[in-house]
Amino acid sequence: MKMEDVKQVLKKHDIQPTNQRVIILNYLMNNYDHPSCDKIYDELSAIYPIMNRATIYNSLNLFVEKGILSPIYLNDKCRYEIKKPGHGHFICQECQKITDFSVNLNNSYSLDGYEVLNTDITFRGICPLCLEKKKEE
Amino acid sequence: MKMEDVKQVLKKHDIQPTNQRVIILNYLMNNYDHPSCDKIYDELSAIYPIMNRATIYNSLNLFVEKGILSPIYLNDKCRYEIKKPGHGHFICQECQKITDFSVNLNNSYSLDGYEVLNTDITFRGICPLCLEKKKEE
DNA sequence: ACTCATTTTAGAACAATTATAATTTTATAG
DNA sequence: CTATAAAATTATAATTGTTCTAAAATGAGT
Repeated sequence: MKMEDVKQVLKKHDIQPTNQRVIILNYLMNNYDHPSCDKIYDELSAIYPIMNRATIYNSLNLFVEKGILSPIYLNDKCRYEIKKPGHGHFICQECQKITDFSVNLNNSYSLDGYEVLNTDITFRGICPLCLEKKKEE
Repeated sequence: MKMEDVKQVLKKHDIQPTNQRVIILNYLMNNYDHPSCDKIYDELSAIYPIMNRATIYNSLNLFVEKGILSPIYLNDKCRYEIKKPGHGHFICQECQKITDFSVNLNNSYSLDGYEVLNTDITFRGICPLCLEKKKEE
């Protein structure tokens, strides 16, 4: 995905495509790691010295509000991914790695009267790599 | 549930049933509100002056670790409930109220190699009360 | 180019949670 | 029933993720 395309995505969501926002969204569209604001800051500020923490927080909040990103709330810090339906997350308690897996909720779950805006299916446990490490000990 | 029963629950989970722990767990077993540490502190310290914030954090973390409680991670503070399977949460974006609803995940979700320790299904949106309020405006 | 609204920035402020070190409570052995 | 050691609680400081504030910079529309 080219920078010009990222701009189009921003415009389509009624967001002014400023330099910083394009850089941040571009990073997220090419990163499937569910990064935290911290990680985004570290990686981007190494490349673009003109990048402030507050700007990243502002942008991430805006993108979530406008429906481009989904936040993933953990015990410590929030992490982000491009919003797309049909998947859930496995979060490893040991290494904090987040893995996507496909899922479809066909049931309606009798939530009459509630306006459901997004759904979130999260499994927690230990990932294969960490299980292996534990065995070795 | 009597205090004596709460003690038994703690013992069954290999936790020393100290006064504070019994008081905290008793509170949670009679409260279906998914309270935050803050709320637990406010309510309990009004009744029992001998109640420290750190103690409540310590106890909640211990209870989660030992499998008595489930944490519910929100954007700001963590909230807690007695762990029991077969339900998900609806979280209202306006008033932050958490509502339980029953759910059963029968699929296995192809997570071979992962050790899944708990599952969490959360819907977010607007609850009926807040929808009503918004209409009035 | 000029004006006004919007963004970005640096830094302070804030709030939830954890760490520290001293004191108190609890469990255990004599 | 004491003496002793281990564990829990406490007050307080420290840490950390995030938001706020006010000033400077950028961008859009005339």
